[in-house]
Amino acid sequence: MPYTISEAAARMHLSAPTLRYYDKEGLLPFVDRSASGVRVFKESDFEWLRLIECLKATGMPIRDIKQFIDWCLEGDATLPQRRDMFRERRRAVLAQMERLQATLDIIDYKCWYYETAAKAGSDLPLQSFKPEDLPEDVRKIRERILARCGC
Amino acid sequence: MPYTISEAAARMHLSAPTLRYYDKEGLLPFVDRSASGVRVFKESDFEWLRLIECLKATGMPIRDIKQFIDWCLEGDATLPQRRDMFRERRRAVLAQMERLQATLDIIDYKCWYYETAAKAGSDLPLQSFKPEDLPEDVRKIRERILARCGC
DNA sequence: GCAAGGCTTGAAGTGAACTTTAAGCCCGCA
DNA sequence: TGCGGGCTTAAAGTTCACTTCAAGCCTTGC
Repeated sequence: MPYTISEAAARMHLSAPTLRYYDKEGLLPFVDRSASGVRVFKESDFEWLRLIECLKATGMPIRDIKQFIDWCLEGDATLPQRRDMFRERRRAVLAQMERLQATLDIIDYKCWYYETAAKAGSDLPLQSFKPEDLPEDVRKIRERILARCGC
Repeated sequence: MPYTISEAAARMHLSAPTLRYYDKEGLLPFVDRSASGVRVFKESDFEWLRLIECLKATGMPIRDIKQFIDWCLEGDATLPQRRDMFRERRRAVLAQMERLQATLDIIDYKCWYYETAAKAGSDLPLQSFKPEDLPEDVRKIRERILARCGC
């Protein structure tokens, strides 16, 4: 049940110094210490670590994650702040997903472009390609790309 | 048709120093200069800038984007490398999308959790919640979360 | 003709998130 | 009893992607 910092780090695919850094930044106030000052990670600490990992994945800076942890320690009075924070995180993630979809369309188009060009040994023929000559699926991608940038 | 560096930056929602930085890093070898050494951006340069923006959005570091630009300058011989690069970028974007979907599930769950807790003024009742008591949609999210971490 | 404003460069500074180093403590084992 | 290994800390170093600064060059308007 109890884990040393190295074991906890391995389980979270992090380094021990990273966990120490998070602790120093105030992200891990819930981690217990042994009599001699050694960090002892318990099962429930991994819930917190997974949540921190999740918030980091939304692009949240350490400073703001600390704010959230602090709110958790303050108790029920900060429930509205925490609710608002997650609503805001939700918006941020949805925005990132849209951005990533737009990026994927361009990458997909380029994949087709370079697959075709590499097969032909040159991309000159592609320069004079007309939209009508594109394969159906590539044309669709191209249309989405053009629709987005408003050209 | 021609743009100064500040105009080009404004159009790309970047700063002029950022464009100079990109140029210094070798990302903009295609940008022309006036007789007195002033950068002059033409329409086709924005295609390049949009592509650089796209590659950055995939999480690609500047160094690797420069590699791609260099390949472009080298001509047809590097078409396979460029094709492979975009295939690899595609994999990276799909992985990011999956990661973001997993993150969104956790955030959605937390949104429900804190909306419920904030309404109740406390999150204690939620601690003893049974999965059966969850609303249908929240239960679905919860199941996806659990399925992912393999618990 | 000259001052203002925008361009140029190289170099130094910034902030975020670690990572590495150095010095020291504690525990288990031969 | 002493040695090795893993823990502790504070502090310094690293990387990335800019950003800011300083000094100077063009061009344009009064």
